[in-house]
Amino acid sequence: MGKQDKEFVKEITPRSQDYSQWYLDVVLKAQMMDYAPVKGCMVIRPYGYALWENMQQGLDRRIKDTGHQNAYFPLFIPESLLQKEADHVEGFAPEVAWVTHGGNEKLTERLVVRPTSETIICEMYSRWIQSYRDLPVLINQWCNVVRWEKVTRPFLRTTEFLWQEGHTAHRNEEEAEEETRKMLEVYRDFVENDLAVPVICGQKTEKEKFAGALRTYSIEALMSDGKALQAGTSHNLGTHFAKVFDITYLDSDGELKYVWQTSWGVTTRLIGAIIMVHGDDRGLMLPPKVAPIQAILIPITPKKARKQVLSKAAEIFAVLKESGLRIEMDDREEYSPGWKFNEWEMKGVPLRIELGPRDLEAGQAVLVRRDNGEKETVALSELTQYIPVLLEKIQTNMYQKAKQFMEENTHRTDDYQEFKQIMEEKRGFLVAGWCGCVECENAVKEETKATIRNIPFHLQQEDPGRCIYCGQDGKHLVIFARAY
RNA sequence: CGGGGUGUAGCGCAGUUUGGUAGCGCACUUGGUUUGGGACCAAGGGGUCGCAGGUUCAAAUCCUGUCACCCCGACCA
Repeated sequence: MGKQDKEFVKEITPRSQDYSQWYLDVVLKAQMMDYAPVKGCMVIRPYGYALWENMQQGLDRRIKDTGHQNAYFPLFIPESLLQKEADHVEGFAPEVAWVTHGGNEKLTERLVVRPTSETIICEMYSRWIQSYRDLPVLINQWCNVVRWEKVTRPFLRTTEFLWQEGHTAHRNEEEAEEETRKMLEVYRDFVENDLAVPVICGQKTEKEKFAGALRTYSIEALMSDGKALQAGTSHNLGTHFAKVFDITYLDSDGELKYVWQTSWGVTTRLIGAIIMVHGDDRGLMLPPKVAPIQAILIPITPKKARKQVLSKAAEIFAVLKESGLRIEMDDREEYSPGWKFNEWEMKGVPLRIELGPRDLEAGQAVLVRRDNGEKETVALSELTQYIPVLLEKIQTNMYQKAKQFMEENTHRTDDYQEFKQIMEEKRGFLVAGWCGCVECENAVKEETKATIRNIPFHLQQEDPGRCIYCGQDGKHLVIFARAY
């Protein structure tokens, strides 16, 4: 490892040299995406999309396990609907795409391409909900949304992106709050266990919360360059939308009441998180649970042994595939083994299986881990049992490494000078006291570019000390970071 | 949306200062030899120089405009 690595992946800019360029090299060279002819839009290529599909699967299962159903609402939203909720429209107006014509005819009412679906879903909920017996409504949709962003980056911020948005309606505040927190926990479980990305759960400040929400909670992850990435959000919408859209129900006490609502979402941005948390100078490193290819089988085929090796490799490949492993075999003859090793490492495949003449004689295969480069030989007869265990180890190790990185790059301070210095030099998460006023929040952002990522749940019981900026009594311990 | 940068073959670049037949490396195609960490030889194919105007006998090169992408800031998932 070390020097040698860099020679092997000459197409990828080292992270230390230019992190942004490294990220772009990786997503392009690993064929996760390509730029599309529309500004700010990208094509998610098959390899990237396969990753997204695996992610969808893991999350969709969790969403359904918690009682939600999938549905699909329209892409277009009438202007009048979007404008019903004042905060909401104010939040999204600058970044919506407008549809003004149908064919050659000008529309009597402009349509927006959904930036999120609260309004159109509320419109429907107001028709569907009459009685407390209709509650809760627990619906999720997987779809695309469009936000006309000024600056875009592949996966992290694109004009159009894919996501899931859950929208629920409840009888009262308690149920809505429980739902909001429950789904945040679903996200945490999914992101930490399937994506091996550790996160901090907490509440967003007033300034950072969703446009139109009562409260917003988030999971925040730390990228390997020390910048934070909001990985998922869950909103308690209160009764704001219900009042505007007239979503009422007759309760068991005979009173007409407004429903309490929630919404929650994660996006293809999570792919960016995977890349920036796990990737290294060799390229991608994908967690086994969601990797499109979990293991790549590479037969080593010198001429005299080609036939024997290939036939054995095909046999092993079939058995492993049958066992449920997402495995591919690279038996292309026009590339050398070394070339293939580098190629598949760049694409982040968690496990490489080498099978050559020497292995054949010994009745074994060589397994090489992407996460730590360790090599071991395993008897062919043991592969089916052993590989799933090894993949699990890789998954765990990737999470542990990321967790350790996050902990090592989380600093606590009550000294603003030190705060500024850390933010300038090391970045990472900074835990500090905050008085709760937006002036201090803004001032810190102005002076250090760091924002309050969230007010972490796990620090709620601790003494917040003094506000990092004004020195008054602290109200909360919060996490500051520069963010994507 | 402000400041800076880059657009020449699929990718990375040279050529632009000083206008004169569009080049190099990798990749690609064919044939052959190779194969345990990016193999080698030989012969090939591929570009209206981002786009649109203009100046000129002549434009990748000079002028104007425009678009896209990248970096640094203000807004967001």
